Amino acid sequence: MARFSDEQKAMLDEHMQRKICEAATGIIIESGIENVRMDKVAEAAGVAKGTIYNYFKDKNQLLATIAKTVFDPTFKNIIKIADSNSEALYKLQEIARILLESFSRHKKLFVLLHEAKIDKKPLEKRNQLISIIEKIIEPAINDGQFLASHPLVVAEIFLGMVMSINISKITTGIERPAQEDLDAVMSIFTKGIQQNLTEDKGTENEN
Amino acid sequence: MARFSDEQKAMLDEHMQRKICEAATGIIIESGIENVRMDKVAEAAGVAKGTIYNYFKDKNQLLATIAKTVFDPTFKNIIKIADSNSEALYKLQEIARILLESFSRHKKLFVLLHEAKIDKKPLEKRNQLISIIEKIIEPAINDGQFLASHPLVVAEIFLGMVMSINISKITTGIERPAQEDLDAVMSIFTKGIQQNLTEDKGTENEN
Amino acid sequence: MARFSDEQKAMLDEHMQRKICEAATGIIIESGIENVRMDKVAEAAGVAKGTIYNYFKDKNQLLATIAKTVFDPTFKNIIKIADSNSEALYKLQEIARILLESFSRHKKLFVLLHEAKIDKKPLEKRNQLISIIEKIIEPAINDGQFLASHPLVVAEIFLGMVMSINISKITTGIERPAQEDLDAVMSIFTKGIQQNLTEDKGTENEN
Amino acid sequence: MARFSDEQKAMLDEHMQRKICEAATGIIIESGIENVRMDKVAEAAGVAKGTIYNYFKDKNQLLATIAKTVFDPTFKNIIKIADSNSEALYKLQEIARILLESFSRHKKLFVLLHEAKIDKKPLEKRNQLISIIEKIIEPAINDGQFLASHPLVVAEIFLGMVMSINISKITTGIERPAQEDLDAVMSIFTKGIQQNLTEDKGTENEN
DNA sequence: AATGAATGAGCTTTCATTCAT
DNA sequence: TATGAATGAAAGCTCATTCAT
Repeated sequence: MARFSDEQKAMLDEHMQRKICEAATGIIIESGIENVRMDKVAEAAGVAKGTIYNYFKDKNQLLATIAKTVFDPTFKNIIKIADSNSEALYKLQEIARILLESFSRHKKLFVLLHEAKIDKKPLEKRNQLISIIEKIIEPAINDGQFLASHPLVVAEIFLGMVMSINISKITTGIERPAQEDLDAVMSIFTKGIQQNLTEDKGTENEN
Repeated sequence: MARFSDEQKAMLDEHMQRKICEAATGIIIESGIENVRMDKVAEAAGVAKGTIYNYFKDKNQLLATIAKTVFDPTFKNIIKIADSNSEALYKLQEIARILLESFSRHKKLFVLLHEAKIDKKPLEKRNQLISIIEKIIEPAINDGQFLASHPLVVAEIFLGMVMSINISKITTGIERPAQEDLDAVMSIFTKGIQQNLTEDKGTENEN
Repeated sequence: MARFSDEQKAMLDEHMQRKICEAATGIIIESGIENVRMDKVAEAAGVAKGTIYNYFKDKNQLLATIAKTVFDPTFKNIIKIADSNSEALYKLQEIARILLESFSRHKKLFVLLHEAKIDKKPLEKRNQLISIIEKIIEPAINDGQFLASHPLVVAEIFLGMVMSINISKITTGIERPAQEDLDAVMSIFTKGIQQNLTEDKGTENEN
Repeated sequence: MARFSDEQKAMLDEHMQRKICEAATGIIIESGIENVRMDKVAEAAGVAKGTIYNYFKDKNQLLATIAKTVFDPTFKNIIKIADSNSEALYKLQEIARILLESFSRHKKLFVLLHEAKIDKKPLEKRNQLISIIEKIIEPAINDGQFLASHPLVVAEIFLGMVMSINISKITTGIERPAQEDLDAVMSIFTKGIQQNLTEDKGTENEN
């Protein structure tokens, strides 16, 4: 009965999933995540409404899959950086670069999904990021390289700096080179977080 | 003929408005702003659906009123600070304090509304804040007090730092003293944004 | 307990009824019968919504009372004419005059109500009129004065001529002297209904 | 892939549209156009509420479609007559015939819709008719064939004669042959409107 | 008797999901 | 497996009517 091998079937399945996700993605970017309608997705994907349900349990799963598609490569890169041997500031710089460039690549989508409630879990992706960043910051604080007491708070601050720029880009529509934004963030964060190198000339600050 | 004086009537009106707003607020906090249903609000407020419409033109106005209630005092304080004669860093510190304390008072609500689409205007409140902060930063950059080229970007970064902490508090549920968060933000921002006063002493930092 | 005599009470009642009816009438004329809202009526009458229900069982009864108010004097006059000893054509002319002038006086109201469904009885007033007119026409046909076979049909035709002019005046807004309209109707009807006085001169028209 | 050809689909669509229109028509006839409720239409059509919206954009479009169905053929015929080369009286007679027969076919519906507010335009169809008739009458007046000064008024009178008969048929329920009604109308109108053929024998009546 | 806040049935419309073909 | 017509639960909002004061 099976006209296709399992392999072929899997490929077809993947192809359909991608087609549908791309259609939905276009709609998210154009109209916002709250304006995604299943019939519009079907129309944009060139399939029937019912077909979507052969590949996704429901609308929630479709959106979750898109979020995964957008975030997975970004997260993979971020985790690779986080797991590398580089020093904390470099890691953070590269993470910031990835986040700012992810936005450039995915436009609105990245930010829209970043705080979206996927599968009833709001801010899920955000929390994962915070956690990764926290783990970079913690040893740097312990080393005395970073001057701060709560790694979590610094992680929040750092992610906030980066994502805030992304959020603003949506509304303002201003196109700035990602490098410029990166420089601005890293300049403030680097100087802001480090032990004040000149202070150690005999002072006992911050006691 | 009227059983109640205008004064009494006004008080009753205000009481009902507050009752309905509080019911809606509870739902926003519990389920997010996009899950507010007029019948649920009515139920939570212990009134009939129609009663809500005696006090609010429509759903939009109800949500806008809540947003106003939350933001108006906060914004009034922020603008007062912004318009004062203090120096830039002090103004920013006070704004950050207000934002962090507003969150403590309004919990989730403040953040949920912060980026909400009120009256079809997404991110409206956020953009107002950015604009106020930008106007504080711009002269400080021109003075040479702040080391940066784009006041808008710095404003985005600053607001991001502060609000990110607020957002995190929602999911983590961790209760930290606002002062601690404020210190963390201001420490990083202050050192990070200022002309590096020690740099001219011939040190070789930043290598 | 009664502070007013029954007489006084009756007068007050009547006064209130009139006040409310007039308010409703104004709204009918301005916005059409389907846009009458009880709260607007109350507001226009300067009373509370509940007060209306002390004088009228419900909205239906209010509208029915207005219809009565508008039609009763008109109908009284029409019936007086119908019951007089004048000849048929004169009676019809006077009825047409009354109907056209009623419109001039009541504007839209007359026509709006003319075909309105009052108390679930659509076209009630219209049918009463038809009946009156029919009774004028019937003897004139029997006399040989009018050339026609069905008095009912002629009555319908006659009323149609007159009311159509009224209906048109609503939409066009053209203000013509009632007399002019009356002349037009009566000229056509008179010549049209009468035994062709010239026919007996041996012509063979209408073959 | 499609189970049905476009042709078959079109037929099914048409069938559903007709089914829904007929359900709505029944309700209009029974309860009047202002009592049409979408859920009642759905129930009468034996479909779900949502199904109606697969075939009609909204309630307005449903009613407009019904009106179109009723009036389009009738108006097409009327316009054909109006545009023909026949003489005015013949044109008017044929228009009257069409209107009387349309009623026979559509019963109440024709009259109910005739003065209905379709798409917020009250009396739209009536005004179109008046306009067509006026254009027939005007040249006949200018020719001296018709004795009257205002073609609009005569048009109103003529349409009133015809439609009044239709309206009456609704309430009385009497079934008369359309021809009989037509004869009655045309006899009165023809004699009533024409130059008094005997007048030219030197009399100066009507001064 | 007058009030007008409260009511809630009722209305139109939307849209994720199902299921017969 | 693909289809898309049918579904019907929800949602926002209206407004005649009631009733405690």
